[in-house]
Amino acid sequence: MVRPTIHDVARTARVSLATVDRVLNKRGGVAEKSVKKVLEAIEVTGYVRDLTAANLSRGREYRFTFLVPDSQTGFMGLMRTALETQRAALRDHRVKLRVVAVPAFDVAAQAAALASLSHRSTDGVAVVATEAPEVQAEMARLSSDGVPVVALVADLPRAKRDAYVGPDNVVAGRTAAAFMGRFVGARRGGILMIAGSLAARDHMERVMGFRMVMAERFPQLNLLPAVQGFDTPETVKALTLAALREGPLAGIYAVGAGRSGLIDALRDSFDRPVTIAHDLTTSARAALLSGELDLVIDQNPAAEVQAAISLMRDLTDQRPINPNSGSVPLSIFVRENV
Amino acid sequence: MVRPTIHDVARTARVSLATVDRVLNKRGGVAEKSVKKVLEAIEVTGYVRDLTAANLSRGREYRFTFLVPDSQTGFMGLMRTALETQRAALRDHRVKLRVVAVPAFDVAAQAAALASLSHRSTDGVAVVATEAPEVQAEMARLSSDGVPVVALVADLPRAKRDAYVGPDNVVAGRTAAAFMGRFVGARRGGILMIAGSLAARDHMERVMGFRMVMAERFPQLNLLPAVQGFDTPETVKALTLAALREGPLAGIYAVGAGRSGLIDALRDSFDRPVTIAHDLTTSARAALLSGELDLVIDQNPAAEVQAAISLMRDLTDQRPINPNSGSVPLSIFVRENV
DNA sequence: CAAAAATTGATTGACGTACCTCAAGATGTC
DNA sequence: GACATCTTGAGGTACGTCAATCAATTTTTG
Repeated sequence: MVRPTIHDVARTARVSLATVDRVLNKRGGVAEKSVKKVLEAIEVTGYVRDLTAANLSRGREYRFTFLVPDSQTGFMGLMRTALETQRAALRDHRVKLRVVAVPAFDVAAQAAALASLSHRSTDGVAVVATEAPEVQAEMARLSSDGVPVVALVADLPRAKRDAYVGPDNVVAGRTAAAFMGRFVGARRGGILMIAGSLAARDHMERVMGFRMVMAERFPQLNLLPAVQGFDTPETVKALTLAALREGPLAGIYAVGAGRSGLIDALRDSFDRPVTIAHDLTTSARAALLSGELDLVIDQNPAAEVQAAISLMRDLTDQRPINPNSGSVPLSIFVRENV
Repeated sequence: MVRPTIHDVARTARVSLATVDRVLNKRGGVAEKSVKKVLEAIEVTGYVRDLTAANLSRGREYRFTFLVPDSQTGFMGLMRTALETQRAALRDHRVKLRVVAVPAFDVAAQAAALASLSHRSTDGVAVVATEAPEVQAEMARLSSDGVPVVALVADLPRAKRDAYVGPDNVVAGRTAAAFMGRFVGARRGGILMIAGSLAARDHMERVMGFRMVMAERFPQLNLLPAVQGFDTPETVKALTLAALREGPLAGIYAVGAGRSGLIDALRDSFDRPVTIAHDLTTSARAALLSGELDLVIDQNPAAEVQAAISLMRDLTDQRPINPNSGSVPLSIFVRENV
């Protein structure tokens, strides 16, 4: 039993090859009953389109654009590495990647970068976007222009993007809290949350999730109000030191970046609080091994990139997409499994 | 700049298409200097073989056989589900999967199943194998017969298989210990390890890793000798109850299967020990949610299946393989992130 | 019923590689 | 120089789909 081809379909449907082709590729101009005959024939023969042949014949190329913040280090560095790795693998699959670095936290630059894109220059856009209205307006324009727009890492309101690829940040916060409660145990002192910015949706969601589980399962712990470190080491350090002056800390949840400031601040404290952070960067890995971090919650950037590409492909080909295919699982790392 | 083809290579090398083909597909009968010219031309043109076209032309089919224990439930159930899921996706990639169920723990049946395979009936074999000599002999025969043999889930001595796909079980044990120590905290009581069989390499490695970290980082905890539950609920239950009679338990590390017996045994204990288990089966998921399990270490069966297939493909095509491409990362689940 | 419109068939040429054959040229051996 | 052996060229067919054309047929419309 060999694989059936369009010829087999045509023969069993008693129509010509051309008609089968018209049905398969929705070229229109086919009578209802013929469509039906073809579909039935596909059913009985068990025909599946041979993707290798189809792609070869089409010679189609997908041009996808990734807009990511330009920071070389930290999480975005990992993401850029993942993109470069994918680039090689994707040559075989007729996908061309363009990675555009935009200054982090620069709304105007982000909007400008998006504005320069159109359906003529790209077949899909994945962007680590902020909630700024000018950025979202550009995303909406692209989307209505027929260019699929995927929100990466941080979600946006449903109306502004075609899909989201990234972790469920509420779950991430909840998970952090579960481990925090367990690790802190009977220790005394406050629990400090340092977010990057509470205007960033991903950080806010993490804080929310963290708060929920803390209230549900560890009400005896003293959860301090969340502070904003703006992902900069100096601010994070200052905030940590300030909190330590207020009283002893049992735990710290570093929701965003700027981790080196945190580690600096804790260097001299003789009874280090339980510290949980996000994203397994090189420095996070080192901090885990040296004991400066207790646990890291990672969103696999490589998996995110892959999911984004696969989703953009489905969207450009108008294939139905699985609503939660963009959700990437969280990985949890401690010293022993980095 | 379009993608260069073999024609371009032939033209820049000033040889015929046939010669390029001979070089590319190692058909032999080409003078040294011609080979050199072709390789140089490949270099300067930046030629990469178009896999879609190549596969289409070859019409090659990969027939891979998976030998897995026949238990419908638990981890092997997950693996069989993953295999079925892959089967559909693989139709597009000219890969045909054959899944053979062999009675668990039945050495003779396993050896017989392997014996029935040859290079004529399959292009690669992935097997969840035991260390029994008759099984390993069959694996060695297949391998020397030119059929790649991949050890799945549990590793084997290097000489007996072509690759290993599965978790690093020593790391798994170490990770379990790290969380166990943290979760137990100041609690008093023994730490019980229940393995399936200490003759199973994967279980033994986990126990080893667990012991190491316990000794290094939590020497104050009372680690009891590992017992063997043979993956059967009744035995596991009996062992747990016996341990409880000996004295209070602070933690239990369920290295293997038979978890339902464990949960049975603990149902009435009023101060439940910290319980860590392996593999996120349906029942493990439920137990996490209900609080009967504290943590689950999962080896993503779907990822394992994919890795195994990709490796077998590389092996059959004689491509060089990355020695640690078969190592699948561990996933850690608690109630909050299942 | 005739004209217009819709539908269908037949055919052809890509896409890039694999694989095969046959003849011709180059090189080496005695 | 005759012969065998090695190496190369030229050319064709196949893989399964896509895309397009043009003519032939059927159906619809007034």
